[in-house]
Amino acid sequence: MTARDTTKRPGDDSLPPLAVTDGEKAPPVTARGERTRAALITAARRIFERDGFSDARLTDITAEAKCSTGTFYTYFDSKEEILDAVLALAHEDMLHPGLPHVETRAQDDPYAVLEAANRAYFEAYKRNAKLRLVLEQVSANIPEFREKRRRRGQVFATRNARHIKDLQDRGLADPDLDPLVAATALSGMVSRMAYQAFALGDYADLDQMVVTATRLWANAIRLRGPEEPGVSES
Amino acid sequence: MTARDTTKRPGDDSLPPLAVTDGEKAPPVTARGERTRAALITAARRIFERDGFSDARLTDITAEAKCSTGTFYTYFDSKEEILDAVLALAHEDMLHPGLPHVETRAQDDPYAVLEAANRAYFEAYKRNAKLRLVLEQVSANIPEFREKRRRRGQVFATRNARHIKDLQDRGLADPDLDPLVAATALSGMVSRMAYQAFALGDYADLDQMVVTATRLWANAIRLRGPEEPGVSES
Amino acid sequence: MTARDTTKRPGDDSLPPLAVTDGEKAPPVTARGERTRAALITAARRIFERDGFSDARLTDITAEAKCSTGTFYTYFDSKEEILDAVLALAHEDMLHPGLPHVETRAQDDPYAVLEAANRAYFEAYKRNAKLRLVLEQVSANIPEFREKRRRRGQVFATRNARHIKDLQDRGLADPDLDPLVAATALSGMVSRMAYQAFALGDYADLDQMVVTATRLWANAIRLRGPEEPGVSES
Amino acid sequence: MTARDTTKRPGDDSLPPLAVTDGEKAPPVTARGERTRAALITAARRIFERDGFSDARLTDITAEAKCSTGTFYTYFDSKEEILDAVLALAHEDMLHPGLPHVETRAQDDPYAVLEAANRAYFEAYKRNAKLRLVLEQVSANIPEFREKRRRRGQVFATRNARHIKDLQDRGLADPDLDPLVAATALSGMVSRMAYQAFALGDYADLDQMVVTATRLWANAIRLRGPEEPGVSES
DNA sequence: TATGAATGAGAATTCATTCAT
DNA sequence: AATGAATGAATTCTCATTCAT
Repeated sequence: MTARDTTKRPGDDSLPPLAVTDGEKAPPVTARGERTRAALITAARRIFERDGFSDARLTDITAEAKCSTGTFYTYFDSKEEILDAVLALAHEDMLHPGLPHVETRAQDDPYAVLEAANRAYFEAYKRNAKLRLVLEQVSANIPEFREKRRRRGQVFATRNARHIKDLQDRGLADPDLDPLVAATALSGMVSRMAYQAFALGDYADLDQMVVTATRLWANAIRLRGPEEPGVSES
Repeated sequence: MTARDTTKRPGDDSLPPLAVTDGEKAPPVTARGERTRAALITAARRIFERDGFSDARLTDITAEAKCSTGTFYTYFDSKEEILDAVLALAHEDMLHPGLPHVETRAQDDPYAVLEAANRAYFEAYKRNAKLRLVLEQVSANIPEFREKRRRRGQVFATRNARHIKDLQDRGLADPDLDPLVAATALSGMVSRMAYQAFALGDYADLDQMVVTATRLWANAIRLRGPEEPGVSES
Repeated sequence: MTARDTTKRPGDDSLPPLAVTDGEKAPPVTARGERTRAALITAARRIFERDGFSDARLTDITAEAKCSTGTFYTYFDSKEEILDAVLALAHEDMLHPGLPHVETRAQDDPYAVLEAANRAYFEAYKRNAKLRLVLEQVSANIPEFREKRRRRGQVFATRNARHIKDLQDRGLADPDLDPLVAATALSGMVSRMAYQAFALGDYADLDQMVVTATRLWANAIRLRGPEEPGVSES
Repeated sequence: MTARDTTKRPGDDSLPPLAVTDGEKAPPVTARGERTRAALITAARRIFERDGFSDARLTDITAEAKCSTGTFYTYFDSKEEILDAVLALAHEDMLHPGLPHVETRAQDDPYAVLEAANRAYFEAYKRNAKLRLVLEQVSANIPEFREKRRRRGQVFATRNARHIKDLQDRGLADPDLDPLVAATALSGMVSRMAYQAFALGDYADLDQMVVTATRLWANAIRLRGPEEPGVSES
């Protein structure tokens, strides 16, 4: 596992930017157009966070962006499409939250890696909490978004599964677990913890969350490593 | 763990029958009224499962129940309220899915208890899968339902936390875990597994799910017991 | 003008109990029925005063009267009809507010008679203010009630006109006035004063109102009499 | 009394253009929008006069204005609001009925001024009679309109009170009257006469009405002036 | 007399999207 | 690129009245 791999996180929502829409508008060519488009996206994020997706009115977005309703359709084909653009930006943040900088030394310590990944995930989630609620909303209502989210989760679970498999092969994890099923389950666990704490506002202490998530995850796969705390049971 | 404890399950939605409705409408007093009300609930469940909450039209429900639109308002104040009644009924099923009948012998085996609970939960979830999707939908859209669901989850997590605490006290579980945070996380994990499999249709084998969920859960809290499989590794 | 004549008042709503509805229900024969009917009327008045006519629901009335909706139709044919009954009772009060007992001596003083009549009218109006608002409402909305009210006003104006004619004949009032037109106008004036003060809540001092109404009325017809104050201009 | 004073009239509904709408909707910026808005108001007046307020359907208004229902909401928030606009226009007419053109010579004759004002008021009322019925209807049913009407009446009564006070000061009117209370009462009288004649259709001869109203009003305040008819009785 | 369940027509309102300017 | 006016389908909810028991 290299330093770059520490960007792996147990959330189920990480996914390389998918081609989310098919018939996208051509990007603006003039600087003015660029500015207008950016203003719309910024405005849309604010409005979506405030009102959710279904309650957000296009006119509120254009008013916030200080342009006319007609202009909206110069850049986007629909409300869904601008949400997609907003979510894409937020996803960039979830995916590359700035390198967690795990101590080089610690890179061999699977537990430390896991903990760093969890912390980074929770922090990123917290930054985007309001938008996650919007994601829940569209996932619940629009099959297209639901499917998109499902695929993202699956891709990511696959990645985590590879990680677990790797640990199993190295004799550091419970060999009886199906890596993919376990990865899916544990990713869901962490993502749900973040959802409850940050999106629903069931606030818990961040450190406590990191500790617990990491400990549960590590225990669950019976991770053992040089410095794994509490494993020195022999 | 006594026989009564076997009703504990790792889902995050179990909850002793809350007063889900504010009881605006007086319950019917005649048998005829009782019948009509029941017909409406049955019809509503069918329609909600078919169309989701927001797309379900009141007229479809009343047509299905073979009564007039006005009659609907004899028993419910709104679409939300009848959904509430539908969900309440489904919850009863989730809460009391018929006795799991854990072998008397096995009641002292925490692992077996856990497995039975998980199986019962998954089976109940499967029966109510379509409705769970509806629950997701309203939770995402209607704060009132979101809050209700949150409270349910919390109460149930508390129950599971007590279970974990009990095992810790008996020296059978990782003493370093915060019982409530751990219970919340693990309940979320199981519920998410069920959601993905049954609601989203990412079908997995039920037995496999039970085995994995139980194994992960047990591992996560470092459960050890007389017959716990996989612990006899020394 | 006898003592009984002092019940004449300048309002435009006094009218001997008209046959307000045509197809009335037969009156109850049993004592229980009598009680139920009375309870309904009492309840209806309360509800109408609270909610107005159009916002008043029959179910609120029957609930207040502690009987079922069906029972209502044992005694009344419609919401209009019970309002009619309520208004009839109130009218009795407006018509016979208890004898004003104008001093026998004063009965020859037209000014004192006028003042006593105005006072009695204002006081009766005040007692029934909320109901007057309801009367306005139905008059505005239901031609039948409007016509009924118009006829009442006309009958009463006729009565007042006779009074004015009488004074004219006795040389005590401006002979150039058309008695009926003047009576109609002045009745309207007093009734409007009461409406503004008591129904709309533009509260004015009752004594002040009586004084002003009487003075204006007396002035308007150039009433002069033995003791008329301020007329001693000769 | 200067020429400007001739705009005083005894109705109780005249009022300097109040901010009748809370200006929810931004006024149209294009000429096309202006046209559409005007068409809607014209149509609304026609429909309200035909059907009254509560029976008027929005679709009738938009059909009459030849636009879609959606367009209505571009300019108005509700049926109430467009009625408000209609009434505002009618009020302009009541307030500025075109100059009454009292003979210059006659401007010093308070009686002639009063008569001209009454005539102008009755004529304006007649033009707007159907709408006055609608005003009655909404005043009776909607507290907001009732309050608005009350305030209008009060402001206008104040104006008339000033007039009476002025005459009192000049020794031309009964000094014992409270100017405001008297003005309120007399304004109400004239407005009620107009209502009965034109709105309710208790038709009376216009000239007769003017003569009577003026005579009663003048008598009531004991107006005396150079050419006041009927005062030369000595 | 009393009950209370059943009826059902009817209208306001929203807002994403289009298009003429 | 930008504007903003126009579109119109689609659905909830009310409550006086009836009638079977």
